[in-house]
Amino acid sequence: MLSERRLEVLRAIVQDYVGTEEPVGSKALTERHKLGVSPATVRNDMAVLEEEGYIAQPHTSAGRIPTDKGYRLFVDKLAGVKPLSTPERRAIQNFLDGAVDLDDVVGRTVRLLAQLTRQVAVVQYPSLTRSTVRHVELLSLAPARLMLVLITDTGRVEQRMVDTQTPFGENSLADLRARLNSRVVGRRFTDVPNLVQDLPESFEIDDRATVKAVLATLLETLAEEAEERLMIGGTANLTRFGHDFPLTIRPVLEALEEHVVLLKLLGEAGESGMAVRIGHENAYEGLNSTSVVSVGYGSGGEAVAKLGVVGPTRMDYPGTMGAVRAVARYVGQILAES
Amino acid sequence: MLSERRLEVLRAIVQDYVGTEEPVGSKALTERHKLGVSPATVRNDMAVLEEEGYIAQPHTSAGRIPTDKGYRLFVDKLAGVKPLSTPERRAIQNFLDGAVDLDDVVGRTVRLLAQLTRQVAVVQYPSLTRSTVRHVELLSLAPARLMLVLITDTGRVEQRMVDTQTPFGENSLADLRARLNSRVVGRRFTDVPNLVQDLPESFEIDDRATVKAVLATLLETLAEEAEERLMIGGTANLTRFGHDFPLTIRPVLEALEEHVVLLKLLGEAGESGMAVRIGHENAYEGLNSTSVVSVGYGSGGEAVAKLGVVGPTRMDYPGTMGAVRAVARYVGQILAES
DNA sequence: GGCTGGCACTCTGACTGTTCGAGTGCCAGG
DNA sequence: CCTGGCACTCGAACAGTCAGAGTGCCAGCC
Repeated sequence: MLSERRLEVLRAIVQDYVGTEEPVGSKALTERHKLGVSPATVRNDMAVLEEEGYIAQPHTSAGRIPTDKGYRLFVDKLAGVKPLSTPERRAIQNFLDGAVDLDDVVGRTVRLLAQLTRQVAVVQYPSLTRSTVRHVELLSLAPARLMLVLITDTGRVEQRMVDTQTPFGENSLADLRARLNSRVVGRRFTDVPNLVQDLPESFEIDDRATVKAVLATLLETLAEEAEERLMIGGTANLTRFGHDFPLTIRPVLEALEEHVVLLKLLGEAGESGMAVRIGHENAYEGLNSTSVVSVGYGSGGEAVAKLGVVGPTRMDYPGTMGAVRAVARYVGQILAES
Repeated sequence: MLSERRLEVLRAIVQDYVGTEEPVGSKALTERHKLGVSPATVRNDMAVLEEEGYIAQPHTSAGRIPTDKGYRLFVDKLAGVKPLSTPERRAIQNFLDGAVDLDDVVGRTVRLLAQLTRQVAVVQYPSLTRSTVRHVELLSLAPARLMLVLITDTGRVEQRMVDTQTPFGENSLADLRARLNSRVVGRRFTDVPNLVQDLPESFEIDDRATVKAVLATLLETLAEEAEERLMIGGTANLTRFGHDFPLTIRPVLEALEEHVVLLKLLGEAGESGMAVRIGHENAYEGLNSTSVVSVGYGSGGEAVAKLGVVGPTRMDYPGTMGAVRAVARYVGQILAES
């Protein structure tokens, strides 16, 4: 176990490096932080920290920079979550309150998060699989063509065409609409398949094929939408990433376009609380020099989706975590209200 | 007017510079192109071209590079549109054919365009203002809460909540739904306001407030959606932009997040045919070192939206224009089919 | 008149050598 | 166990040099 002072030295190194972007030396450390010891002592401590793998030298006779392991220790033991200031909170609330629909909520959230953290923000749309059904609507667009519209409790709307073999009367349609809704409204998506299984049997023989087609489309929509959607913002902040630009930034941009990768990444962030993945802890190679801070958000006590930011490993963890947490809370509130 | 040969020299300069990304000198030109004259002659021609403002030297004793004006001449007079190869066409069609809904069409299009041109692709969602109404649906979610769903002929769906003062019976709802649809289905969005103006009067006094609220929301949806949506892809291609990276790329990333700016940019591209905006021709400052190639696409003969790519002024114009045009055509087809 | 080869000139980029300063590791003494 | 001192190392910055590419111009040639 590292002594108290050595942890303090590590904390100071992380803070200074995050601030200056430059390797930090023993002398500068003692000047900027009241460690109460001389540079020489700090040097000894640094030697130990380096041996343990918490910090590293880019080259001999340069200052030290934290390693991924160092950041990890910093995040776990040394840093708290920095709460936002009251004006900041108020600004968040005002900004989010103006949203008119779900797209707008997500859009505003992503911009807000990007601006607040000055990093790349990623917001997952509230997931269909965990949501409940608010309403299912069936419309007859043409004699043998129906439109199925699915509305979720988070305000999301999905629609699909259903082409039928035979025409389907308005009465049958109203009947199906009513029965379908009575079974699934308020239920979770995952429960829907079981709930509608026996529905075709209660219809006239002639209509069964159509009913089955509608149900199939409904279930298909659920399945397809299990691949969830994302919104991304603040990519311009990537330019503040580092000096060795093109090499660092390219894989990150690529990763950001691979929504599947990002979703997996967000998904890994455990169910409860905030997750911080530092550098090589990210399974996806392109993000090995970035950190991802993510957290779930939701309308009730339960998380329906995740959001987070992607930034350089050299980031202000307490501030970022504070912003991410605060935004997630407010978005949850907004969703609950609507 | 420039002589035939000087135009040829300009063409050669553009082609070489696009290929190599390096200023091109007189000697290299004569070696790579069969101009039939000596480097000295080419030098004289280059001096003229420079005087006229078509090419420039980054610094004395370097080769020449085309100016925006030079590219403009190249695009207008010297370059054709390079058609895609048959396999490429087939690939486009196959890729787009797999799309399941409008989001998917747009998503696939943007990826396709980015991949084909190796640049940043921008695709506008089919516009509501030019579309027609396929259906308007009204659902009662709670006693004093309705949901309005608008479905367009391009497959787009928008929904809004309508909170009403007084409860609204199922009969009245069905009545309103029927009358509303009979008036607006198949009509253009811009015509809707006039078509529904007198609708409230034909309802019971008690229901008029609600009807008005519904109509207001409907019109509001149209107005709001006049600010249209975009999808963007291929931002990783920005890394191939140039050497002086951070400076060039930052404003471009910022511009790409400003959807309003992009929409305006696409909008400027005249109604008919393909538009190419080169460097400073772009009104938006951040894109002064990029070119935008855009074209309208649509299901019928009429364009319902635009798509295009953003790339360095030093781009392969014939190839890019070919790809953009081809993709626009196929997307139009797909939309017409669905 | 227009094209060409030759020539002198200029400028950049790469390379080298040097210096300066920051930072380290180690050691002896408190 | 901490501290001051010291020798050492290494990289960043700077200046100087050099080669190469490219130009502009001029006189001669077709």
